[in-house]
Amino acid sequence: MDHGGCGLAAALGLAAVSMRAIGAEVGLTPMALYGYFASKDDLLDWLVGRVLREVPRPDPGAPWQERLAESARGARTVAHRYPRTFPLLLSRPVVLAEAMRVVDPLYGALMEAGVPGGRVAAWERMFSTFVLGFAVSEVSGRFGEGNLGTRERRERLEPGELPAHDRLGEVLDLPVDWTAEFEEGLARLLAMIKEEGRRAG
Amino acid sequence: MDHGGCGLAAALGLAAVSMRAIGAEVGLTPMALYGYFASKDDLLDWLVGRVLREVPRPDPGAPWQERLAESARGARTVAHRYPRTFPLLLSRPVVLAEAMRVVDPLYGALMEAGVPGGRVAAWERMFSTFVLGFAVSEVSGRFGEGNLGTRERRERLEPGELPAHDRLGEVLDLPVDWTAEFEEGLARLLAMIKEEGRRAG
DNA sequence: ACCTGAACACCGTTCAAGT
DNA sequence: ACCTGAACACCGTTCAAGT
Repeated sequence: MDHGGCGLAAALGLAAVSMRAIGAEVGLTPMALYGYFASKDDLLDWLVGRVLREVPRPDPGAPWQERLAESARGARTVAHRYPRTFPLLLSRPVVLAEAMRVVDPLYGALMEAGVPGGRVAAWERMFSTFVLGFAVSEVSGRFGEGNLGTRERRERLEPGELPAHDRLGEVLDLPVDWTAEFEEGLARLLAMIKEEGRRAG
Repeated sequence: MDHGGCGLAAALGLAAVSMRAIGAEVGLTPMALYGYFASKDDLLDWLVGRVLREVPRPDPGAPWQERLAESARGARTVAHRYPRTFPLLLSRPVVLAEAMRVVDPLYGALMEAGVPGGRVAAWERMFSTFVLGFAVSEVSGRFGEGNLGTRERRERLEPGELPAHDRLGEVLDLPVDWTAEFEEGLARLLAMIKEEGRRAG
């Protein structure tokens, strides 16, 4: 199976939609897709691989902090570009060749930071879990699209049932700068990694 | 709509399956479910709410670190109990009453830790993103079920394409203690929160 | 008030048939 | 070698009908 044959790049944005819709998108009968993929799951794996290929490889000459940060920012950008496809990453094991190609520079950066070899994989999982979790929460709606309206919803509950919400008050309804919040979390993780490297080094 | 009427607790484990299957599970025609829920999405929201109700409320008398840790451990336990339903949390806005009831004690703990009011929500998102991201990665397969086999898969790529993997070698194929790794991440987050509270005075 | 059964417009997938 | 069309066993949902 060649996979590259049909102009399936057009379907990158969708995913999780039907074989019939994907087929229509590339001007093919849905059944023709089975010439390239064994199943819908196979097609979805390939789609996820294509999305991963758009995560930029960090410049090997840059310091390790920048390499980790660039990779994280790149992944978040890709999530916004393919909000339907990107969340599939959380439910697919990281065995695709494309996933390993994204992870490898992270391993390299963590080693350069001084993280001991036996702990590199754990740190990569912590780092990627933050990046993926944050990006998926953004694009698939957990963070809400502007958390406006939490106040109204709060009023439906009995007063006093959410004491901390009540104490915080209107500060909860302020708009959020998601990019700034992502950068903050990123900076904190990088500081933790640096500290881990210093301790071990 | 009463929702509680039918014995729908039996369906807690499934979710993401069909209305027909859920109906069969509770001994009802699928169409009868529309007497309780306006749509499948509605039913899924209710199911997520029920799952959230099983996340234990932390003991208000405990120190704030323990309250955050207990809530996080409880959420992870619930994820393992309902691996099919739990991942829905990442794609649903946190507006369900049950979600706010889980979040409220976290807000309270963060305030007691000394986090300034304007930053409490951001820290709660960072904390919950780690907990949800980790738990969902575990139960929906991103971490792989035992990462055995990465070596074989690596050999399919050209040698030298994954230099960091090559340098780390067999340490990548060791079994992982997920609970210990979760606890480590948790401890690090709590340390960061403590530091944030200390800085703010 | 609560449930059923048939029906509608969809799914993923198989398979025999076309060129 | 590559694609099609009909068909199968499913979906969520509507609606008229039953008790």
